[in-house]
Amino acid sequence: MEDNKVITRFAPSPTGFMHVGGARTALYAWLLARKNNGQFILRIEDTDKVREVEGSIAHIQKSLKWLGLEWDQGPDIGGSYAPYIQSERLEIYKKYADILIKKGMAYADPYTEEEIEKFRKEAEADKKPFLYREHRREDVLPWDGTKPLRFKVGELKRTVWNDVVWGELSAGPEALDDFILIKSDGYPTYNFAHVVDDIEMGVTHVVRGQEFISSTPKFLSLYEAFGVKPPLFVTTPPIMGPDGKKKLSKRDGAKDILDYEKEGYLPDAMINYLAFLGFNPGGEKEVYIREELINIFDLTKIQCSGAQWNDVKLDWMNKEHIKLLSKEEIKKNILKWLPEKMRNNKIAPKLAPLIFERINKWGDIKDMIARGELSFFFNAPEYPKEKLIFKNTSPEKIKNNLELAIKELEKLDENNFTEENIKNALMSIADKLESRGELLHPVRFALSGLDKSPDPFTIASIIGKNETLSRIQKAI
RNA sequence: GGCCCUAUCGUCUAACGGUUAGGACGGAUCCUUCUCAAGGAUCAAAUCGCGGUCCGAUUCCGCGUAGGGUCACCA
Repeated sequence: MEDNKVITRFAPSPTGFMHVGGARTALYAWLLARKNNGQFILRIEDTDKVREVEGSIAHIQKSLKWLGLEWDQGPDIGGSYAPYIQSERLEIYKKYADILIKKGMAYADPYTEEEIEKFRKEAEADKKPFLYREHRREDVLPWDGTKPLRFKVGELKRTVWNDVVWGELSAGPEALDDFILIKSDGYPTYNFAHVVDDIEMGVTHVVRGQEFISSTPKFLSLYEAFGVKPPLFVTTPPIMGPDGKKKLSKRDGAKDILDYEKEGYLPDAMINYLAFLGFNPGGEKEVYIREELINIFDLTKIQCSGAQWNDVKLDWMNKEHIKLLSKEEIKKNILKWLPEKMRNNKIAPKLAPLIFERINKWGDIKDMIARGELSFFFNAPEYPKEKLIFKNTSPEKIKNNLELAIKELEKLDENNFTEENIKNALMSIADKLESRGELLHPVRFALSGLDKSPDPFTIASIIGKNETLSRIQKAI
């Protein structure tokens, strides 16, 4: 039973922040593990010390935690295959390298980088693909660690394998070469290290992007050399930039996943959106909570072709997930995102339902404030008095209507100053007029001072009886 | 350029070889409304092209075309 356990991993290199492409790969690996009650491993592939960016590991972990993709084994929490940082596993790679050397399947590279560059140029001039294996020498020296260690590829053949997502894939013998296992600085290459680790950690499903398809024959030749059955390959399609032309990259505006947290997206919405970029369970439901996502996840329903990133749909998805929250949770979040000054005002809690229907993500609250859509709730607005006029109604009539409004509203008790009661009171006047706007427009403008704003009943109920009457009085 | 792969509304996608090619986002129109937002209703919008197999092709095959990926002591 234990042997059948699903083990997946997310294995980023610590070269900067994590963007949506990496996040989706991690998500699929995580979903697969959770669905099968398996293990999800976080492994750090830091074998390129030049490209490494300080702080990346912490940043990646923070990103995964925000998304709620908790790992079962990893650098911070350990596990039965610790350590989970490749630079701390150098002896293990050495051990595997020795196995290949003993089998005569690995050898020290006798050439200098300049010589290899020359071979490459010659091949290019001949319009032939450059293959290192065509330059093998008989007189190789034993590997002393100062030269790169190369794999000596065995039988040259067409490689055919099966990918869970793409089906049967194949590549000709030109995909096989004597690639480097261990670099001259002592660190293993990705090609070597990840295969060793996946073998050591018992990884059953390798989930990764399609940029690795073309080097899969190399990986398979390594599994064969070690006499190990390869894992299942689950290759994900690329996420394209908003222009649909290129794979989403940092240059094309791929953001740090944590930027979405700063903008006030819900992690569950992000996960839902990400899961559906290149995956669809069939059926017409699109909004899924985390648990449902785990249940419906199905590797065979992952797409092969790239999907374009769409901020607008992400915003919609986020709103759908906000709607799933309780009223109390929504209120709590909105208050949290309001600037301190507004938050501490006693009308702030009453503003929540109104803000809720006007935002897709919490960060939109800041935009609302910047556009001046909330300030009139806190301070009486200033506006040119002509703005009170509705179409070509005379100023006298407007004034008269406002006076009628005051009279009606004064009848309402402060405790009964609700949206519904205000609406009834004002509508009883408005309905007798030629047009309701003759009353509703000036009242609304008196309260908000804006061409576009919520209706007067809502505003009045929020700012309260005294403030409402005072603003209408001022208008008169 | 070599090798590998992909192709359904603008976008994300659904459709045992048989459907009026479905849904969602976005858009348009209408309703609700003094305005905005929200909500409700309706509409427009796609099988890349050419051949082939088949009674029948979005689906299978071939060739084009377009797009993507990859050809490192990077992952």
